[in-house]
Amino acid sequence: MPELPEVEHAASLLRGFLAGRHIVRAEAPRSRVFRDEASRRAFVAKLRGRRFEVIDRRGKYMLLTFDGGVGLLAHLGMTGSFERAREGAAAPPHSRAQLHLDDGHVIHYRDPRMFGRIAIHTSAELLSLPEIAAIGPDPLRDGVDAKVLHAALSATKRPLKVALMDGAVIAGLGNIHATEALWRAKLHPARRADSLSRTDASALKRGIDASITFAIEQIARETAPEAPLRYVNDPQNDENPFLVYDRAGEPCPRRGCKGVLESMVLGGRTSAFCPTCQK
DNA sequence: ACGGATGTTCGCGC
DNA sequence: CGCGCGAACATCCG
Repeated sequence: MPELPEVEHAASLLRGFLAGRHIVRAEAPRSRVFRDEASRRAFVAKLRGRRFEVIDRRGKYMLLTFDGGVGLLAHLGMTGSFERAREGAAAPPHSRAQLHLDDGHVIHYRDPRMFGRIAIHTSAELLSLPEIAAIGPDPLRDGVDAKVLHAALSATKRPLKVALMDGAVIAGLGNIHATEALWRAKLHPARRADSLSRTDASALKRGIDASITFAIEQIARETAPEAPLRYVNDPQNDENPFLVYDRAGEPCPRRGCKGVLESMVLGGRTSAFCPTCQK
């Protein structure tokens, strides 16, 4: 589920659920989502009775603050999501944590694979946590500066795509959007990160912005109340909304390019690319 | 039924 | 010490 656009969406959803609300009670069974048992107990103990203040996002991390100086760090991992249910309703599958609110709703943190994480801190220390402090510019929050991007990429010999997925270089890009951004920029994923020209870096900046923007618009379309019905056999309604991600073997979607998309593994992740137009 | 999946962290080797 | 790579984590889906 989550790269930057999905986390952004999840954060606004959660903001809507929590705005103006108090947490009556917090519960959570033991699970890997909490680093350890002390962390799970802190979740239960510290959130009881707290009033929600704000939710912020840094890359794929969500930072929540409550009154009394309570802060919560959440990461959705690979399969995490927040879902709202009526008080008294059966918990959805894989609910790893529950927030009982003062409006008759329960917020469930669902996460089948449990790669996600929830941790309680003080609100003051959230931004200085090592994992947050290490995060690079966020394309949505801060924008991408081509010069800064070029400098960050010039400092590593890793393959371009591996460097792009490093949150210290650019926040929030994962396998999908790194793949999409490179195709849009006509840059080969295996190329050494320190081989980019300033012009390449500018193209990459535009590729990143475009793939993030496209995904956010896509989410808006999918969640719009008036979203049109999808018809299974309509080729315009492909279930994969991305241009090249997971499309190895298909023709390159670039106008005028006769290439066929291939895939290779970089940094342990499958990468689709066009060998003809990505240099 | 087997293989792979949108993320992060840790340990190992160079 | 810094870098880079691969494995590990737990479950679902095609």
